[in-house]
Amino acid sequence: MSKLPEKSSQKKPRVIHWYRTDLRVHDSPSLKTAIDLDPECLWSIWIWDPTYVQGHRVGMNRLHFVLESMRELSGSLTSIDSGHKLSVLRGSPEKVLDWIFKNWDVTHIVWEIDTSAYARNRDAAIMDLAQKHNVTALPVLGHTLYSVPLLLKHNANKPTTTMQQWMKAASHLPSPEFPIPAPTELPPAGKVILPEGGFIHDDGTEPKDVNLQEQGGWRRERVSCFDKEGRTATDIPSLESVGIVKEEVQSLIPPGERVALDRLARLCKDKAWVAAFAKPQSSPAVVPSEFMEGAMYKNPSQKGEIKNTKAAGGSTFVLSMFLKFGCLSVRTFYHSAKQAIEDYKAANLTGAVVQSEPENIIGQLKFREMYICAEYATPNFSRIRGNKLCRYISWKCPTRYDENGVEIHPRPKDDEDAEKILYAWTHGQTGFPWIDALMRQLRQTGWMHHLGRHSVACFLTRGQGYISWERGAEVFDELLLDWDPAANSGNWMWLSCSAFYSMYYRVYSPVSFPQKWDPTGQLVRLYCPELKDFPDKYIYEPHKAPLSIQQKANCVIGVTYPHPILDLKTSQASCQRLMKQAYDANLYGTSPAVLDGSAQDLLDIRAKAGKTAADGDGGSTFKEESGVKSDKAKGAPKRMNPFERAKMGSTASTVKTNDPAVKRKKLS
DNA sequence: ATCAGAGTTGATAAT
DNA sequence: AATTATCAACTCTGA
Ligand SMILES: Cc1cc2nc3c(=O)[nH]c(=O)nc-3n(C[C@H](O)[C@H](O)[C@H](O)COP(=O)(O)OP(=O)(O)OC[C@H]3O[C@@H](n4cnc5c(N)ncnc54)[C@H](O)[C@@H]3O)c2cc1C
Repeated sequence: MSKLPEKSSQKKPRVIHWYRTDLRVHDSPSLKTAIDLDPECLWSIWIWDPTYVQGHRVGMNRLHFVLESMRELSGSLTSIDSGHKLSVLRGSPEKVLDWIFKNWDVTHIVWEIDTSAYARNRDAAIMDLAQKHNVTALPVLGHTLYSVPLLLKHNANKPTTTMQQWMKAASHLPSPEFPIPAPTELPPAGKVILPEGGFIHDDGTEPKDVNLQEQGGWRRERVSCFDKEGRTATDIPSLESVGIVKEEVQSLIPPGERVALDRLARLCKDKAWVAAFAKPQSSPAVVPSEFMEGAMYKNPSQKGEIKNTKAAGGSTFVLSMFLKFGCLSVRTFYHSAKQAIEDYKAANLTGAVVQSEPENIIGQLKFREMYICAEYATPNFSRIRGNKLCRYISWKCPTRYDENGVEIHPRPKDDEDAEKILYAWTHGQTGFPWIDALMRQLRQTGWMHHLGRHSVACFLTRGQGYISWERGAEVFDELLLDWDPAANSGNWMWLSCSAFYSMYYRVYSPVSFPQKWDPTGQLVRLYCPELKDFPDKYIYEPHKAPLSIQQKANCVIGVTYPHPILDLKTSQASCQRLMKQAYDANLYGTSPAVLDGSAQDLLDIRAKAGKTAADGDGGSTFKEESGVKSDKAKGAPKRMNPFERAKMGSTASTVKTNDPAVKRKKLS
């Protein structure tokens, strides 16, 4: 904000408000910043990047969600000032803004800060571009309650890996400000002009569309929104132009700011419920009734709220997708919930037990920020390789790299059994009804309860499948409405015991766990209708039902519904063994052996030797030399395992010490 | 230095 | 039925 560009110093500012993570008009600090500049004119733009639409696996549900949220926002702008709408410019941000800065006579560009890796790089480039064109760029806090870099300063700029750490750091910052209302008027709308033929050129650089059916996606034909006609339009792309057939959108969660605010208000009206909300007591088997009663465009097969006695608290808030696209301001969420809790406390009623952080809803919003901070401070957060927080574990179906450390696409297949498990998990065909119901719920609706995500993530990775969490995260990326790079990778590392959490011996059972929450198997009956006539007794293990019962239920296992893809007990035991070996090896994403690609071999050697530090009998050289625990037990000082030490060579001491992979191994 | 205790949310058997 | 102990066990914090 320092100096106004010379060319514009005489006149009022001409301001672009670039929407990205803030599809709303209520409590938008960036919109307020733009308006407060008292501009001569204001442009509201969204940049529709072919890379997102074609180069990234995005399910139909999320694409629909963002487009319809944009459409609603545009309408909201128009109803505040009839001259306004959201202009959607087709092209890459750099190309679009470069031309705009040259041709629109812009003085300022304002946006809401997005700290995720992709956005950070993009915005750094746009900052440079703006400076080059004498345009003032104003990034404004609004997607998080606390400034991420400021908070991290109070954590020695290290990733926040526990809630306590994060809270301690946050305690140094001012509490989140109160929300601001939507503007009642807007400055005059800026005139939108485009280059001849738009921003996209047929130079052969158009990304190939990974969402086409022939690429394993859902889209039947190539999108038309970047065609000759489409690319010169400035309206919100129609669903048809991105290949969406309205009637095929299965998600039950309607997009947009209005729905989000209504839902938040309705939930917060029940102050006792908000005050008593405790995440671990919310049910993974409950689907909120309003999302059950009508699909957006067709009559759903799903009807009726799932209720059972164990799930008295109901589900969670189901607002994550609105936070993700900024249809709902996190400050509004935070303060509404806080107010409800305060009001309930003040009323001094008996009945509901008031919950506290981090189990309560305020704690949930803080977890969101903990992951956002962790992502910001951790290069390669979405990968194992190069990720200093992430343990190296010898997962199946890992991301493969060439000798230059470049990811190989498409990923070379792993052994057939592992690929089968991954495929079955992805498509809800594992033969474990609880897992399959949840995965089908995800595919259909774009949302799954947190504990459901725990179940399926644990199953795929450390519990039974021993498949890389990166594969699971990819599937979530494609299918979740609320997909977020920080929350998704962070939670996957948590569940796979790769970071944040380490008690790998606590494993969710796809049988006992749902029995606790949904003894009558309602979620399964809803999402795996072929199983709907099984008796409760067999609903989570239909393969154990006698053939007569299977026949009576019109569902013979192996014919109508698959056999279990793996044996629970033996898979779990082998996972536990391998996890122990990986923990003993103590490699991280930034360990030299991981970077040079030799880590897998190291762990394979350990696995062959079949020994872990805790194993009793001798005969293994590894037992003597590798285990931290056994060293401790013998009272010996901690020692680096021989494999890692060999790889690190003499450079070990020069590696940055804030790398836990090194720090933990440092001789003390 | 050492050790108990906590950590967003496990399963199972025994009481 | 619902609570409690045990299982086998990781990592960090703080007394
Ligand atoms: C393997 C796995 C992957 C996940 N991937 C994502 C993801 O891509 N995007 C995403 O938003 N959440 C993700 N989560 C976190 C969590 O499951 C969802 O945020 C939550 O279920 C959303 O439902 P809700 O709005 O009803 O949550 P509520 O319990 O009502 O919480 C309110 C809000 O707090 C935030 N929040 C709550 N829990 C978490 C959490 N553990 N991590 C981060 N934010 C949280 C969300 O924004 C949520 O909307 C993932 C969890 C797991 C286990």
